[in-house]
Amino acid sequence: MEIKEEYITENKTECKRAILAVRDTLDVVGGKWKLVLLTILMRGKRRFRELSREAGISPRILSKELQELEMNGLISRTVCDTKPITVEYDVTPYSETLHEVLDALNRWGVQHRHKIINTP
Amino acid sequence: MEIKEEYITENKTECKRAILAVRDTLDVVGGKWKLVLLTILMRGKRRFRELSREAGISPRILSKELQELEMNGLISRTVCDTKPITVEYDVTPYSETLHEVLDALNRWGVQHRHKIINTP
DNA sequence: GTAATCTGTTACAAAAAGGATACCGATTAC
DNA sequence: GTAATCGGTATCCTTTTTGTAACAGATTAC
Repeated sequence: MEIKEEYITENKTECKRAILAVRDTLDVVGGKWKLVLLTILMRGKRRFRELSREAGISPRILSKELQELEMNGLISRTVCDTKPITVEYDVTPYSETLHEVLDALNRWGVQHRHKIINTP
Repeated sequence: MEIKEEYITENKTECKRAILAVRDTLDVVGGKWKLVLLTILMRGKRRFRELSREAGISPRILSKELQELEMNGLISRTVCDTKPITVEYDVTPYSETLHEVLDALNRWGVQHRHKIINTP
């Protein structure tokens, strides 16, 4: 039971640092939709209606989520000069930094579903 | 512009699979607190009040979150025969599978904060 | 002319999530 | 005897999030 005080302190600040970082991430991509939208866009650019259908999200919410993602530099919005006008959303170079996060979430979800199904 | 139909279809089902997986994960560890709580517990077991203080979470919410995490096998709850009784919460072997997710979130948060600070 | 497409916005309602505070019974420290 | 500790619940309330439906203005297809 001999634990040096400095170790404890060190551990506590490291813990605080980790909490802060996780919170920061959640502030940007937390909530019900952002990570799902990024998951879709990672697999190719989409138009507004396409995203709405594919994610099953109402236009009002979708609009808000996309704006927030764009403000954080995680997606790009391009108005195409078609008739009628279409708007393309796509990932950005910066959102590539989220690959690790998205992949981890994806893998865990797959793994968890398997586990649930195989443990009655 | 020659894209084989089968590729598109393949891409779509892969995308659906990914959406499902990410949603599954979010159903289990989504929300404001669960990932933060796991971040803390990954760094050592805590008691109820400790968690409450460290995360800055009110007892009502904390109690609910802990129950949900326990139901999903992600944390353990141990009543200790002390006076007064204390309860220890800890990670489980299964929650180790979330290491990848938590690490990715942690790293991204650190990276993002740096980016924000260095881009005025 | 009618219906359907596109990207959003607006107004309103509902639900979910989260927070504040007091309190329980048992115990310890002063 | 007073205050503080422990884990947790109960009550009430506020905030956030989400959904629904209608609509805009412009164009195309029939």
